[in-house]
Amino acid sequence: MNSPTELRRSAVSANRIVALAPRSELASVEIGLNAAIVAVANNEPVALIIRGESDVAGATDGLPFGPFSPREHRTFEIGLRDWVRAQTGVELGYAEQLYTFGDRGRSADPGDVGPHVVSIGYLALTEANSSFELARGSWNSWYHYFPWEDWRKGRPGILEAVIEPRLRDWASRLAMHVSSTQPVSRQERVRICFGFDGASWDEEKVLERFELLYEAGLVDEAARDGRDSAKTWQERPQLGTPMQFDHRRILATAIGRVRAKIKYRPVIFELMPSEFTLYELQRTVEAILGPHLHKQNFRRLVEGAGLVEPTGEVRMRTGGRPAKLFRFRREVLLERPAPGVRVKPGKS
Amino acid sequence: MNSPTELRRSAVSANRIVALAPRSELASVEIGLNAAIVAVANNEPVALIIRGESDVAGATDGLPFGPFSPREHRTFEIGLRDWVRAQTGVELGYAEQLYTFGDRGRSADPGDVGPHVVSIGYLALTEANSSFELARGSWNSWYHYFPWEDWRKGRPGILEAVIEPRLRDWASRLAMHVSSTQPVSRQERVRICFGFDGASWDEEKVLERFELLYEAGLVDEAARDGRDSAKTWQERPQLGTPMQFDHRRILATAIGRVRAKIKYRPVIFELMPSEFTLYELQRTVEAILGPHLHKQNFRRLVEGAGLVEPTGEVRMRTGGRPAKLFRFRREVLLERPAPGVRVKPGKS
DNA sequence: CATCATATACTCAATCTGAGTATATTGAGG
DNA sequence: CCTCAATATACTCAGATTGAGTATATGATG
Repeated sequence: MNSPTELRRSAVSANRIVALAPRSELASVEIGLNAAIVAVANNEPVALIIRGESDVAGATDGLPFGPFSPREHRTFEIGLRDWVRAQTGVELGYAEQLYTFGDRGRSADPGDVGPHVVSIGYLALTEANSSFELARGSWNSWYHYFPWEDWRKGRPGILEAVIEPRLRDWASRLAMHVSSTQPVSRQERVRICFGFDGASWDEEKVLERFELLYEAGLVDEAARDGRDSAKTWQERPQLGTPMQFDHRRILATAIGRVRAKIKYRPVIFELMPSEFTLYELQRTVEAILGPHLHKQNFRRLVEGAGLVEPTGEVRMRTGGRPAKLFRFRREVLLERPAPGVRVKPGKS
Repeated sequence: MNSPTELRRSAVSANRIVALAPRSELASVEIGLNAAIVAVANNEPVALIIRGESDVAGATDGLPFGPFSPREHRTFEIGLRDWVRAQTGVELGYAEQLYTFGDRGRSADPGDVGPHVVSIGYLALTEANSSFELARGSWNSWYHYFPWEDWRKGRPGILEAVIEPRLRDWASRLAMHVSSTQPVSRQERVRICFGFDGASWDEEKVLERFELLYEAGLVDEAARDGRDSAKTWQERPQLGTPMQFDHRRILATAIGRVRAKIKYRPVIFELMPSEFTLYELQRTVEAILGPHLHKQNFRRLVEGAGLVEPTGEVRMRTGGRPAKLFRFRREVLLERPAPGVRVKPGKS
């Protein structure tokens, strides 16, 4: 595909159609698939990152990207699995569609002549160890891109030190701005998203938080995209590593989705080896969700829900009493309508 | 993806990456938007349906459809609101992206040479009475298309009379078929999806049920698309009214999404007038979800969660004691991370 | 063998939930 | 005006679930 010639051709053809068509006719666009491929390695949640050329703002990291060609693949998912395998060597297990991103840039520019690329984001989960020899790309911790999401060692310092003062500043600049499309004030949005002033931290609001930082001009992507809010900062702290295009937004969507999903679907086991101890399971859940869980209750919950069954074996050398090994109990899918790890944060 | 420059870069860089992948064609496709516009009128959940020319199989009903032109609209949602207003006169309130449907074969034409159309499904909610003079289209009960989903008068007879025997027949034809992509037998899938043999009915599995009926060749769309399974039936009962293209699948997705969503987001109020009694609220929830709810507990739940507040007025002529009027309490959005109508089925 | 570290088991109060019964207010019919 | 039917609203209570402990089991270490 895609010799440069062909690409030009397709761009030209897109243009032609657009030029001939009256307003409001179907315009041809190109479809790309982006995959947020997630695993947990050594209790660290990671995503498969491709390092490309640095963009205008110096961002080099991106998500795997591939084209979708309806001639070649019957469905998006088949296409996705195909080029992910070809590009990186990773065989995807679970995959689900996340969201289709099609904004014509956040800086609407009428002079835009290139072909429009719509990208369909996918979330894929895979077991870490099975795919460590990558043909291309590397596994990077996702907290690298979202340091404020990592609550495993308590509330991240960056929240208090950087994010809170900046966002409060930004919010106060337009304190009373309440429009009909945005019925909540900036202050309230900031409070809810980031759990300031005693509001609770909702680990699922990953995208909302990222978009708020973007709006406030606090992430590098905002400056790159020429958002006005980004210009108002004298010196802007780097909040997480930026990514190319809107890939960080896609990754944020993916993280939010996994965090929500493990609570009502047993997708956590896609990230685990076939046999594991309950504590390993807990650590994996914690890697995804952030906060610590109450160990005894976690065990009660997981066993009580019939999500796992003991294999009969034990794991020695745990540093203490040996731990029973468990496996995912598939039958749970046939028993409960929404089996998942319904965890509540706790201590220890 | 932002300035035109960057956008061009995006295509080029995509091309570079893809050059490493196996050959395929980056074909241009066209993007359409489909909207499942949902309201509740007289305790009946309805969707806005456009009646078009009858297709190969005689289906005339379809969802509103409009093209997406990146030149004209900055985002999908802006485009959607625009042409929905133009086509039908309806002003959309809440709208969210559902899913992007791109399977080849959507067009139901095997020798398909035209441009491939990818359609992005949207769910929109609106208050019924505000939009009853439609420029085009009509409000049809969604149970018209999915009669087996309507549990408001108990278990729908069609399940026992038609669906259960047919699906059991279909499942037994390939009883032991368990592939790696489909780790559950047909029998088990049928049992879980439709709640046979004492399995519970999960009202959210609307799409799964529809797809199972499609696979089994029991809905008209399957015959139209030339599925083999559809040919095995001597006479095929009509299970619900068919729709054009894959619109019934999109509608099924929408119904499943609303049913799930009202449990953790207060979207139910998008369907209500600004003032209502608690019983009216309950009837609306029941219209969406199906089963009856326990009245006293529903009240306790909704009030206890702070979702509503009394206006101080009452509604007379309820047929009994006057009912207090309530309104949605917006502040709940600022208080709870996931405010919704967390209903449990019950009696009375 | 004592001690540490971890795994696993059990306990208990507070809360939530399902399912009632009881009471309040209207309109309709005599 | 009184009674009754119909609906709205209030209160009760037992059982399940949850949050947060304490207690015990068992291998590793020196």
